[in-house]
Amino acid sequence: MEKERSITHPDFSKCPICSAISKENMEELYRSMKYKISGYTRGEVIARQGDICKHLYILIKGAVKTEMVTDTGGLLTIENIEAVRPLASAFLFAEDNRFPVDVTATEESVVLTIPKEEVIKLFQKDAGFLERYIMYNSNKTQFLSNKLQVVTIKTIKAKLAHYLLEQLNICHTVSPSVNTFQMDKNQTELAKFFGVTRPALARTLSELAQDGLIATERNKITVLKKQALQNLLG
Amino acid sequence: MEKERSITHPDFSKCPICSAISKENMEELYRSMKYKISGYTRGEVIARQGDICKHLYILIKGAVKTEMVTDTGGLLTIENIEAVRPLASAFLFAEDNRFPVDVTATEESVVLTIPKEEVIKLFQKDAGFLERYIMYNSNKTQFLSNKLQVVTIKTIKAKLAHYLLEQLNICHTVSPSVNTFQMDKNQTELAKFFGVTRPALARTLSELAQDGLIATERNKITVLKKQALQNLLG
DNA sequence: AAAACAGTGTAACATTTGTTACACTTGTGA
DNA sequence: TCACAAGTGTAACAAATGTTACACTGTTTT
Repeated sequence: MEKERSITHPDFSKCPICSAISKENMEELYRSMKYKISGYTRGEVIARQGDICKHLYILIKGAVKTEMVTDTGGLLTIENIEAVRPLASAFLFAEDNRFPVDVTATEESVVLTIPKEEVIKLFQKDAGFLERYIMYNSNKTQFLSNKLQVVTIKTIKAKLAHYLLEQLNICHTVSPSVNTFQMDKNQTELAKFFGVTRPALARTLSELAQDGLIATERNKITVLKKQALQNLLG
Repeated sequence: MEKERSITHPDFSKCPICSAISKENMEELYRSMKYKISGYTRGEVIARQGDICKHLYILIKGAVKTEMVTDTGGLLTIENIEAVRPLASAFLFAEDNRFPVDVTATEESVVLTIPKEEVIKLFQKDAGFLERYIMYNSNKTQFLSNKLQVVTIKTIKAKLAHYLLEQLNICHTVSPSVNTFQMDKNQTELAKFFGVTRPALARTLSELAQDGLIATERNKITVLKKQALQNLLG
């Protein structure tokens, strides 16, 4: 009984775009809107690369992965998404509204689908939902722009300098005089984030330390010459 | 007189998001909405990095560049934008709604600004405008995702393979049996597009030719072993 | 305490790419 | 026709990064 109820009326409070929908509109949605709720088992395919995207997909339970099939049949995992999140918010309204990826459930999952026309109706009824929807896509654009910039940085040294200065800024917002901070990733993770190998990253770190720009102690870092780090960027 | 008129009633038909606004709503806009039209001379700054973005900016005449100021004072050009295009469509509604770049006029330019509240009102009045706005951002997200994927490709050989297969696909939509096509960029441009040096690109091209995967003749290319090219991707 | 394990520091060597330089072709304008 | 510029092909060398391997530390498991 409890499970039944949680599926018909899922918890949207954690969803970045649905949490804004007013109570009345939510009731209205369940009463009069065309929508569908589907369950998927682990490994089941939710959407295929190339499929036309005519619905807004909202993952309300479980987790999925998105993969791209290369021409040779090789698989490339793009993203892992956990509930509660929209699955195709940027494709529904794009000119080329086809899925660029396969979407596969990695756990027992539940997906709510709403037809495009109904989403547009909901936009007109609920300004909060509309604003959140636009905000979500805008945030994504910003995130991608930023990521693209970071990826574009050529050398490991410059990537590291960029990252360290960013971390330093964050820790300065707490206390501007402290130049020592804990890294939020370990070396292995950071190397993967940069798209480089772990030994190469460790080497670059020790080079920076040798040159006296920073001091390292496990994954605690002290910035000694901020100016010199900044010079590495340009 | 003609110029005066063209400034008060600019031509929005080329604007990807404004072209959808209905005639009535456009009249309404000019009658009752708060909006501002500003002219800028070459070199003048339209918006500064860090400025809060409270308006929708639409470049209705001229051209601008967007640049990022690094901490050291170095400049990094991000994008060149020509009229008619929105300038900050993704920042207006993002959580962090500050300009990440300086926007500077590169020609005599004219910019229309509409306050955020008025844009929301217009969304509610004009579903076509709303849809175009969302579509524009969605397209941008797709473009960036794609770009990110391409940039993430590591070796020049794989980049080239990806590019050549893409070009081959385009030319196959015209005539599926032809495997020869003209490159849409010269080597120097392509090298810049990949973010590599020209000699490195030329070397890779001649390696592919030596291995018999392609045949080159000036900037005309014949794909000989499509399968082998595809193997270079994964 | 011993063993297993994850994270780290480091080194030798291979591969890829950048740097620089120069020769060759082609088209263009003086 | 000649000089010049732009695009291209190529080579030698330098720099950056990947690959692989191993030792060391601290933590967790047994």
